[in-house]
Amino acid sequence: MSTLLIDNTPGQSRYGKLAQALRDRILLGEWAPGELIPAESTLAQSYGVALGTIRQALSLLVEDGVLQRRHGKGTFVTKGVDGASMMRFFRFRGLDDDSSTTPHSRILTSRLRSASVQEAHVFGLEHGAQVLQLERVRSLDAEPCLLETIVLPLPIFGALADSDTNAWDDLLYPMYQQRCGVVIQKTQDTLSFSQLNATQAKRLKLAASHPCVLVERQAFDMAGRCVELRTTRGDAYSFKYTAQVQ
Amino acid sequence: MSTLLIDNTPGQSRYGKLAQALRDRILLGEWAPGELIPAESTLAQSYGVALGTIRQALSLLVEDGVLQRRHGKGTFVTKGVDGASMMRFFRFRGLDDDSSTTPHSRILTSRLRSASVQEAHVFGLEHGAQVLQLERVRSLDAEPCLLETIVLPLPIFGALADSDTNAWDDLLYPMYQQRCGVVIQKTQDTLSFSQLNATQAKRLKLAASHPCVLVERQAFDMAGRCVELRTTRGDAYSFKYTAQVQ
DNA sequence: GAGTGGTCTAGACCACGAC
DNA sequence: TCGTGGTCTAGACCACTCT
Repeated sequence: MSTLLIDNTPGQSRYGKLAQALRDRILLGEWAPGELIPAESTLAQSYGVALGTIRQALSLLVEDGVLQRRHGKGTFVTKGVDGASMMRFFRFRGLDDDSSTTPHSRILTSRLRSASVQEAHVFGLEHGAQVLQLERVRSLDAEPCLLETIVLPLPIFGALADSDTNAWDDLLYPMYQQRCGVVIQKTQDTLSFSQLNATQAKRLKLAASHPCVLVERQAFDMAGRCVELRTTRGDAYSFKYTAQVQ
Repeated sequence: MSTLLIDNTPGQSRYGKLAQALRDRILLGEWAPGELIPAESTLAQSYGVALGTIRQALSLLVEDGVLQRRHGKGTFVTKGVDGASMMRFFRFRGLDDDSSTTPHSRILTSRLRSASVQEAHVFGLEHGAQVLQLERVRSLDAEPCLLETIVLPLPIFGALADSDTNAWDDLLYPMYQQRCGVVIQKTQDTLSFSQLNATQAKRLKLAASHPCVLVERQAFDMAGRCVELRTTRGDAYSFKYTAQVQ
């Protein structure tokens, strides 16, 4: 039982304020990712609102991906996206369609530097704040297939700056969660076309100026803050992506 | 007032069936695009359901983009059922972000031929059945930007085979609906990378072997049958597509 | 002021999942 | 069988738009 009451008519709808209140409680860690929150009827009673109102509030959070409903079981806090796999954009070398295979990761470089103006803006950092920049190559069957540059805001990912990159996992998002308490909740990928420069081509064992597909990703945590910028390059001839409408 | 009644519990929810019924009435042209449909209270009364139920039905259609609500004014049928514009995959020549601009279409060739094995299969046609193959170029500000090859199963699109291609509209899907009664309900686009051959390059005013993005589309009608195969080519350097996860 | 969609209530019953 | 979310009802009042 909480002390929260929802007054009725300042500027926002009641279910809007309820959604914000519940979002805050989730972000404060009252319920962990994957955990069950109280039943709708319980919430309605404890907030003193009708069932329909709390349902509208929960629907907002479900739309945002913060919550997931399961008929007959309850409402859960969303677990972070492990996947959002880059592999969904590519089909490498006549493999099985099993896109669930995770490419092996090798960190090439790791360094601290000052954030660019654009980075400071998207991360919401002060001018001149520090970021951690990583470069890594990802391989399938020992064949390099993706080249990635990853930029992380330092205050949040300080724990990673001091750790041994050789001990890092192939998947970063679960590692972010374990080591830094950061849950990646949404990603946005923008795809475009480019060509590899000499260094990039060498690392992917391709010719210089070879055509590539560029994936520019912004990853967001549960609070909706951008906490990772990632640029991925892969052979354009391996690019294959399917999009459905309706 | 219509004769439509919604029985209460076969296999689907009441609002689901209401949504389907309303969608059918829209697709049959009972209300034109941009037109106002009856008020929620009126619809609720004429279908004999509660207001909340009709609101759920309308919400489904709003999500689908079939309807648009405007507080204080009413509910409108969405204009410009262009549906799945190819332009969402490209950003041509530093234009305004207004991706709603429709490129002009010019039909280059139109001919009847026998369906390939693969085409017969996806269309569900007999071996050796006829298809209509079109080639067209699409332009923005008189600059060619997309080259398309379109294959249509003849029995359904017979009306188009005999008509003057110069009188065709820029948007095919509304025309399919008007002239052939075919409503495109779902599309699936597969993107990959390629290069233009000499003929294609000439039509797009680009150099031979210029890199291009290939969009292979299957379009499905309300019954879920594939009724169009379309291959679209556009300058790879104009390719830009954004995908979100959760 | 009249008509529209938006919010909210307090109930009822149904469908699903686990025990 | 019980607790969960999903559907549905019949009202009420509010906020927006037009005339």
